[in-house]
Amino acid sequence: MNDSKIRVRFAPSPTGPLHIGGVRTALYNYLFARKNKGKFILRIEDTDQTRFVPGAEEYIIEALDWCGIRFDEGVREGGDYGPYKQSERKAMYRKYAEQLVASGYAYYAFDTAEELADMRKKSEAVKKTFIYNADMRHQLKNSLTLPGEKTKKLLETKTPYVIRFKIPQERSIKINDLVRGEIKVRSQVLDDKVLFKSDGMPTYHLANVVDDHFMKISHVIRGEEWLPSLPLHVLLYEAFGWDKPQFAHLPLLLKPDGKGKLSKRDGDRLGFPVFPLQWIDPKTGEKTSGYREEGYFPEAFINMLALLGWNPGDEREIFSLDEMTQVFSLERVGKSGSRFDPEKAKWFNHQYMLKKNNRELAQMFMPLLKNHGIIADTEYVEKVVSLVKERAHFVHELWDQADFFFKAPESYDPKAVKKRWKQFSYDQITALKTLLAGIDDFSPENTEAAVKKWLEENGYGMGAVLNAFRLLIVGTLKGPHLFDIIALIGQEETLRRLETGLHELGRKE
RNA sequence: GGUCCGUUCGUCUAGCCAGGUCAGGACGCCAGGUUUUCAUCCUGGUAACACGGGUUCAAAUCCCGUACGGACUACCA
Repeated sequence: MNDSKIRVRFAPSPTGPLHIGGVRTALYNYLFARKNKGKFILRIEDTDQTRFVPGAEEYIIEALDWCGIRFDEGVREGGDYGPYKQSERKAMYRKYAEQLVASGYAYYAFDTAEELADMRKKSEAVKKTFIYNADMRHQLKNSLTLPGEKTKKLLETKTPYVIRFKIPQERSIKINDLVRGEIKVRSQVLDDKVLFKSDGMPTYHLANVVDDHFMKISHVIRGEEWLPSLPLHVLLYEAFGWDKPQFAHLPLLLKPDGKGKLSKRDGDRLGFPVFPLQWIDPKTGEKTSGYREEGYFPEAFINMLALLGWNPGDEREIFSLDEMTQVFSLERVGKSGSRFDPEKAKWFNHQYMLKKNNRELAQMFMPLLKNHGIIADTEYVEKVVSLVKERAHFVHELWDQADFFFKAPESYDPKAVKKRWKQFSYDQITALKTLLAGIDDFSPENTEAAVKKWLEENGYGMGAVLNAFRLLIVGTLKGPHLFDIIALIGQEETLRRLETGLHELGRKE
């Protein structure tokens, strides 16, 4: 196995549904792996037992499946570097935490959470920041301050403890980030982070570094919220004597209404989904909408998301996953956070609507027709879809655009009637009906030619007649080319609708 | 408060690293055209380099400062 191979991971914690920012992080990792012929790994970071949410892990996998983002290794796929769930790797974290203590890079701390919270509060009261660091650790209860005997005894008597990293004094840490360039931090502003919790589980920092090392991760591509802990991670790699991976911190997805990063809690508040799939909270039963259920095509969703923070450098905007893979690079990821634009998301979906073939759209449309009590054959639906898809953003909008292909109008739009049903309309449509009844070939070309010839011969206004005609066929003034419509619904149905319309609207005095 | 990161049209962004084109594109919006209608489509328009200083013949681009925004500051990830 070649160590220089590209291996990246997406490492969510199963504390709820994945939001679109998380999906984008997964997507960029996926694209980077594919582009560089590397491996993409899913690791579940479930070290916080208190925040575990049932169904979250399944949700994450299902969401990425829907997006077409595939893993090479992971909880489901397996692989040579498993297990891929941190709760199943528990033993090794303790081992490496102890190793750090033994080598002097970490220490046992016996302060309780309450004691520390209290000290923070007191510091705050005098406008000071409490930092568990080189300045403070000698005043606190830990294996650095306590005599060896005492520490030993506390450990033997099972006194709760954590293992903290001993941040070195006076070090300038320089790290190159693939997105943001060089980042400099002085070690004295860092605090002695907990690596290993009193419940026997590691914190994110330890688990992350240990796993990335043993899973041979070459590039850590994650959200910008991790940037502040990057120095700690770098120090950890050094303490272990391990080569560190390259880092890339992605800009955040921001709330469109102003402040802060997008979060799971935004739910439906924003007027657009923040989740790829619908989520039903297992505790409250509360339902939050998802892009899938809203009618977005996964290709459109992914495409839209990819362009939020990345661009190909040319003016293309519509990309399949494969096409994105060809041109993706971390260099072209932006530095600043982006706001999501619901309008543009709709536009993307519309673009994919137009790209989809009619058969596929018909298959998606049929179940909706069924909900309206309509069973139609595929071929007919395909023809309908081909005529109306350009005027819909979503499959579910198709019904509003195409209902008249499946049933005669039940009423006539009053506004349209007022505008287009004139004194002369009754006689004109009556005559038109006779004309249409006499046509054998009801193809659009043929009926159109015949009607236009008739209009010309009688000196009738095209707009006047055709709009009244449309009104009786459709029920309102909308829809595709009229002669395409009547060809599809057929001569018999056309004549029937004219008859009904003449009867309903009557002769206007 | 502290640390780190960021800032080009309303939004997503190109251009910045290797200073020198009326700052380009897309969404939206507006107007016009096409169409029997609606939509599509086509044409045009709208609108931005956060601010101040410095370097330079020349700065959106390099440097410094300010402002604003964001992330982090848990035995959460």
